[in-house]
Amino acid sequence: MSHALPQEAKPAADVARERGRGAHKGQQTRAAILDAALSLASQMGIEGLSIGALAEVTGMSKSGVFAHFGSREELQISVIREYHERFEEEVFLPAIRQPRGLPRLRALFENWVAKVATEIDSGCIYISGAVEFDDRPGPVRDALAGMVVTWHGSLVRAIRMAMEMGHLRPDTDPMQMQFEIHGLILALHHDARFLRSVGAVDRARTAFERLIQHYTLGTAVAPSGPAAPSGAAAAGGAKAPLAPV
Amino acid sequence: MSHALPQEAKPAADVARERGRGAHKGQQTRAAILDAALSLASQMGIEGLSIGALAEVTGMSKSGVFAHFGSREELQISVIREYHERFEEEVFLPAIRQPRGLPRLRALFENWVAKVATEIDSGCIYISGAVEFDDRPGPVRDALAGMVVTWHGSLVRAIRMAMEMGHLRPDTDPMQMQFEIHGLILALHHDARFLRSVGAVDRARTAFERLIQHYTLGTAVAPSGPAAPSGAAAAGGAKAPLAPV
DNA sequence: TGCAAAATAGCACGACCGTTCGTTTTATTC
DNA sequence: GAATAAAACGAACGGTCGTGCTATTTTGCA
Repeated sequence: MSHALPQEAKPAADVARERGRGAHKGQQTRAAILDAALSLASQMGIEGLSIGALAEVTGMSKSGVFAHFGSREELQISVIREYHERFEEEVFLPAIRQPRGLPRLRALFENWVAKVATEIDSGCIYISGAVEFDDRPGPVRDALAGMVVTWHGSLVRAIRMAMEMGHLRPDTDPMQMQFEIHGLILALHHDARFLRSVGAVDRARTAFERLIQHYTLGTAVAPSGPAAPSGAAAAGGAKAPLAPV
Repeated sequence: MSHALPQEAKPAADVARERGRGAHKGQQTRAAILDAALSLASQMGIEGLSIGALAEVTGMSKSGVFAHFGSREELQISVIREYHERFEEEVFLPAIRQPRGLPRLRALFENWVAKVATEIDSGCIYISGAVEFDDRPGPVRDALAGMVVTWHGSLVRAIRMAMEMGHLRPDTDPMQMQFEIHGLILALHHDARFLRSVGAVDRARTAFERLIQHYTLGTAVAPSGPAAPSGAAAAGGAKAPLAPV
């Protein structure tokens, strides 16, 4: 269920063409609405989605738009699903064609950065949605959280793979590494989009290289002795960075 | 014609006590409203602030609340200013009492983490506001951005100080380091608040230590820099500040 | 204690929201 | 072609929103 969810085709085979030419009229306009909704949600947030505005953009009536989703909430969830699909296509799938290990992990990060960088005028729904719904339980939050968790899981899996192939230090904590990578993306999004800082992309890439360097070479102290706090403990009171998995 | 203000000369010198006991009634309730507004904005976002809800919480009428600010926008800006003051009091001021250099930088980070961690049920307005207003120009965005930039500037200054005192590698890029620290906070906020992940605080601290380690010890790359990080970089932490350069 | 001024309440307006419902237009099938 | 189903429309409802008025109460000071 990680990628490319294949829904079993139960009616005639023409269900496959969900979107685009040849689809029944309804699906077409639904796709068009969803497309407009996606760019609207990117700018105004998922909570900022309004059926009225959507109707105006698509040139149809409010009730016409409404009928395609049945409720505003369903519209929001549909938008999230749509974003998830596009995210997979732009970030995940191209990277998975890279050889396992570090190359694939690098590709994942680079595609991610590229998406955030191109989205500089539209915004990442994962990120904005996380802020909008961190205190708002319900189906929308659940859908969003599920997809974010799925994506994070893919990242962690790529990190584990890189470890198994010997591309990363064996004492790497995959969740920890994922946390730090995610932080870079969030900082990039913040600086590039909110502060309109120009150097953010470079900074994210630089930090990522530094991060990779650490998780491959290890720190400058004790070569690789597992749980050898001798030198590493110099870094203050906190526990040694070598975490038992 | 915007709002009727007393344009008389300032009354007695009691203008100084802006808030709290002894202040004129207006300032008191204004402070109370602001307090409620802050917690409301933390949960619903700055855009989610509504005068009606605020009136209900404070037990007064909509127009009564409204009169204190003159417009919703002014209310939002006031809330941001209030948050900024509290942020300074909780994060910045306690840290500035630490000795310059690494101890102070560590305190800044630790206080920041602590604030985000305690805010787990209310949310950081800097972070949520950045997402809400990254595509919404106007006075509110400007106010918010100004304060975020101010805070980032303080961080960068602390990093520079640590460099000057020899606590950090002389080739440290302060803005780069600030970018990475900020990323840790953002990831912490995301995981703790949206995903309700329990280990996020530890992960942020771990990553910070790793970061400090890098910027003190240096990595395995050929340094070629004249400054010798070897001995000075014992980086003992808060208790043993190094000799000033 | 009295009185001006400040603070708050009450009410109404217009705008936008999501949603419902009955009707009309458009597309598909026989 | 007619018959039928899907799609889109248009008007309306109940609701909340911010805001502008005018009254009324409360406060602080002479």
